[in-house]
Amino acid sequence: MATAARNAADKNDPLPFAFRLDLKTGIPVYRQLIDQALAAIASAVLGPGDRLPTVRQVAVDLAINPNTVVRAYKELEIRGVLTTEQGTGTFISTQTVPVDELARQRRLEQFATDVAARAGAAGFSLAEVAAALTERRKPS
Amino acid sequence: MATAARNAADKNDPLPFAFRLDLKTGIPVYRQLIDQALAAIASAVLGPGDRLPTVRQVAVDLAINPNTVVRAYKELEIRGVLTTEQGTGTFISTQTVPVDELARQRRLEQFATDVAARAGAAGFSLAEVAAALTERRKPS
DNA sequence: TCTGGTGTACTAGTTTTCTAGTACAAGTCA
DNA sequence: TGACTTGTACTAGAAAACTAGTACACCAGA
Repeated sequence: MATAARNAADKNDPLPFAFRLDLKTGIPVYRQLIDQALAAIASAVLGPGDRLPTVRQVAVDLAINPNTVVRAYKELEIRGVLTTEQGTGTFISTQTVPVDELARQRRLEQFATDVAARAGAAGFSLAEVAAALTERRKPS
Repeated sequence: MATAARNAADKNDPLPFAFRLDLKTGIPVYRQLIDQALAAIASAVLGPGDRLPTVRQVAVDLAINPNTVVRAYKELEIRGVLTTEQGTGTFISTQTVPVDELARQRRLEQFATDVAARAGAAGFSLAEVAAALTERRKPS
């Protein structure tokens, strides 16, 4: 599995995925990386066992500090989305978790799409709904 | 209107509304004030023309700096929920906006309740849904 | 008019979040 | 085995967010 993944990630093959930054949005860099990785997984651009660009590669490509990349990868690893191997690299998790996570992400997207449509029909912005949902959690 | 509201807020009458702080949640103070004011309006504890505690009063009661109170009131004023009059005080807006805002807040609560139920049935936390909705906004 | 109470404005300090610098540890490959 | 590449760990600095200190401007009432 992991070996096959590494073969697929041979240095002669261009990586099918690359991060990009949009500094205009004011969204923290590490969060953009997380979001993009999740989006790539949800859209099947990245699959189980696929290799992500190395911490240093991303840092060089985006002109950011490696530790910022580490932060994103680490959070995704905590979520079980990625597995990182020191000395080797970072890979999309091949455990049952990410497959479930994939399907779950897709369902969540669907759900959000449904909510967005309903919100639009009811005259609420997504930010309002998100805030209302967030405020529901506070009393707990 | 405003005069009647001020009469109602005579110094001899205890104010029907007071802010409280919960420092354990880590939620910024000014945000707690905003949330509580909105909740009081939504639950009709506060109505159009009602007077809010003064900036200094709240600051003294909660042992915080007046400017933190100002920050909350200012945001609510920008939203059209409150009107502040220098030298006079701060009042729930009597324009058509707040009445609509009241009804709208209630509908938003209902909507959030509905979404929460659906989310629970679909196996998503409210935080996840809120985040998914928030992420839908970013590309725009 | 004067006094006291009100919000406003500005600067400054503190805390939290985000990012960077860099050395260390682990893995791979010739 | 040694060189190179990889992630990890730690400290430090920068930026953003939050809060405070305080003076000023305006209003209300005697």
